Amino acid sequence: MKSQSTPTNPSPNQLENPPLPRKRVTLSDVANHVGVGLMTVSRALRKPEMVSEPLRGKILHAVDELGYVRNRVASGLASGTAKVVPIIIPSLLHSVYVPFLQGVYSVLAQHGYQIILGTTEYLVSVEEQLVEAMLGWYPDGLLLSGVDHSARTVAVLRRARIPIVEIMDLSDAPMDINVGFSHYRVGVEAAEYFCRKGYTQIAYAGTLTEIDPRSVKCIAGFQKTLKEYGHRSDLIHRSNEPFSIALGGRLLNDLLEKHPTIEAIFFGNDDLAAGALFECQRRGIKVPEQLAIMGFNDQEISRSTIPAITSVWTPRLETGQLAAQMLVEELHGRALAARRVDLGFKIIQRESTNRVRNNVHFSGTGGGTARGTKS
Amino acid sequence: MKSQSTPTNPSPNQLENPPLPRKRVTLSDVANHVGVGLMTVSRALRKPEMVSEPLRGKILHAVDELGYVRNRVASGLASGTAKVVPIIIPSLLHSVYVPFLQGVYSVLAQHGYQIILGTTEYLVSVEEQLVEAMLGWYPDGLLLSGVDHSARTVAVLRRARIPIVEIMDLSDAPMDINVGFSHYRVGVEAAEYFCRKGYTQIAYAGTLTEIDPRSVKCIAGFQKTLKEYGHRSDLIHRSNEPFSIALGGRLLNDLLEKHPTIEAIFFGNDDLAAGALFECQRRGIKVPEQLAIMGFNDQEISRSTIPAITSVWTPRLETGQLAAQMLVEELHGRALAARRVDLGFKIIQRESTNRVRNNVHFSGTGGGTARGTKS
DNA sequence: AGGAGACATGATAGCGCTATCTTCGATTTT
DNA sequence: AAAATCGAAGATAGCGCTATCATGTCTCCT
Repeated sequence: MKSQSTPTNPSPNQLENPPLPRKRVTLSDVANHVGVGLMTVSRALRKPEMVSEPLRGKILHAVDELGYVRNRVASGLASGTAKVVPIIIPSLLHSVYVPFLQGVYSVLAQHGYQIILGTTEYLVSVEEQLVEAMLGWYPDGLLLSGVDHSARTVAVLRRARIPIVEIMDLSDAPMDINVGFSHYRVGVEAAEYFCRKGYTQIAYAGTLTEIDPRSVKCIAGFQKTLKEYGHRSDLIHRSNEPFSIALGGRLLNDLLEKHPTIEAIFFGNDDLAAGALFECQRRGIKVPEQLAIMGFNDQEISRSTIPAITSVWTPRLETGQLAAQMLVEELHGRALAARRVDLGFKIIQRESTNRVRNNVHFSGTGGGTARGTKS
Repeated sequence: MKSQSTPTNPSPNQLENPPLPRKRVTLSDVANHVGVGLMTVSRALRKPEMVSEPLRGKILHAVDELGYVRNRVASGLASGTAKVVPIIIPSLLHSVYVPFLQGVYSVLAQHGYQIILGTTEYLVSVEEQLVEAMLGWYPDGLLLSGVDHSARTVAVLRRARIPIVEIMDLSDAPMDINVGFSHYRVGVEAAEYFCRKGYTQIAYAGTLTEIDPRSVKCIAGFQKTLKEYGHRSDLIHRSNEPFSIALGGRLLNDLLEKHPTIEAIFFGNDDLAAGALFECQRRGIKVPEQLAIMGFNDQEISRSTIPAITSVWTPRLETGQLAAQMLVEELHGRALAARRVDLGFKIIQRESTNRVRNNVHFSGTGGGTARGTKS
């Protein structure tokens, strides 16, 4: 505090800070620029009708001019909700899960929610971590795949006191909201389908059957039904490689090698079924005359092969959309008609299971069983 | 302020709030519970080595007991970064873009970043909105698809002063970091491939060719090369429907109807190529003897059909991973060896373009040109 | 023994916004 | 014309955390 404003110093750099390290533009920057209080700016942006016309115009103009972007983090803190919804799916590598994501995204994005993505790679431990991490965003709701979670996950979610939506599979005792279809019933109806057609040597071939609870349930329904019909139910072939067309061919070969008398195979996914079909073509096995093939998920490939492959259509996109819609309703405080919705599935019959030669109708013409129970 | 604490009121409901609406557990709840300052708890969670062993133990225990979850929103506000990285892709409906997302997700998740997802549906206007909305998270970086953006998008991004990564296509003048491969070169090399094999009636069939700048560039390279070889370059067939196997068949039919002399077709995606192949089988057109077919993106289906389809392998997963890795490096302040990386592509020759009967080698055996320029 | 560090912990000031309450003037009512 | 009413704008207090500085030990060295 001694030498007062040393005038000996000749540097006139009072204006040497033109390249000022431009900071973030904040609400009050805009407010100052227009000459109003910052609340007015905040209102003009969120509830325009509460601000007089002329002011609003000036404010919006200033926002544009200064390039102001509302800080959603600060906004989230202040308002207690960041409008964030996590969605946790098993994997992005398997195309089957993407439509769920797409459905959820399309609806939530429209309502201004930000989705944050997590994949478990089928590991409950990862799911557990993800859930905890995502709860740190203090999300408005949370979407989970499947209905089988670790006790800790369930406990943590309950404590969060937010709407939880379990999608894909159905549970008898859902945590909260539940949308999807019963994988167990798929197994049952696939088996019934073959049984009714008179097949007796009926097999299942799939992947990740150990770690994916949905496969487990599907197989359970499949086996139970075969037993009820008095057929053998041990023709279950598993692999732990990821789904792929090529794998379908290998599964087929393995299965036929061990059990050459097999008449019909239900595959855990359409790509497997298609791979098996291609392999049949290579080996000269006639489909459906010598072997019937059914896929799962009704992906486009099953519609396009020659012969086209019978498959189980599943409401993937629809599940995602409805789940998101229900969540939005709930968040807006509107009562839900049902908290558990069975969107059903449908067996789409095509040539690959039509013993009697009949190479007609491509798209979902027939024989399917529709389900749509709501509870 | 008149009647002081009306003792006439007999209601003894001083304790009527036992079902207290449990609030969020905060840092200071934990701190109070342990009997320390809240900074100590904050440190114990983020920089454990700065807190003494015994205290740390007690704190972690209390965290667990109370079910404390760090509020990332508050944390983000206070620290100025929420560890968030948006990624904007064209669409989730088309499976081609998912591997990019998967690559990015896997790397960023590992580094504790939260990705937030946006899809443009090929509309620059949507991209513009998305970018602005996402900037509201004050992200650490931002990943964009393609290199063609509106002027406003570019301006807004520049002002954000964060690392931007453009993926998929390459630009001569990237905004910042750029990883991918040249779609123009794909067009060039696909055309060269056919020309060298002696084809002269060479067509292109694709989708979204108007609105997807990558298709546009690919076609440009394709046409230019055909012209250089002295062949006609007007056999370009477009559709605006989304990619699908079925569409491939229709494109094929349209093309053959107008130009029955076509010898070779380059399809904008593998599913189209597969659909065309299936249609050829239906119509009795022999592939490759009567018609050569090449796909794009080397998806699994092209490996599995009979004959297998020649396709252009593209580094989708790799691009996503590298882009994310480079972003992480940049964010950690480490210098990048290159800010623009060409990951190349590769023509995988299979039977669908082998005029001389030769049904051998499945996976990437031959003829391909590898590229890997880095700049 | 005395002071410089080194280390562990606490106190405090925001980050940028929204909820809420207050103020102020203009309009309406009788 | 005075009181009641209403709409528009401002002032203020946090939201839950982190950065930073201040404090208070406990060594370690000369």
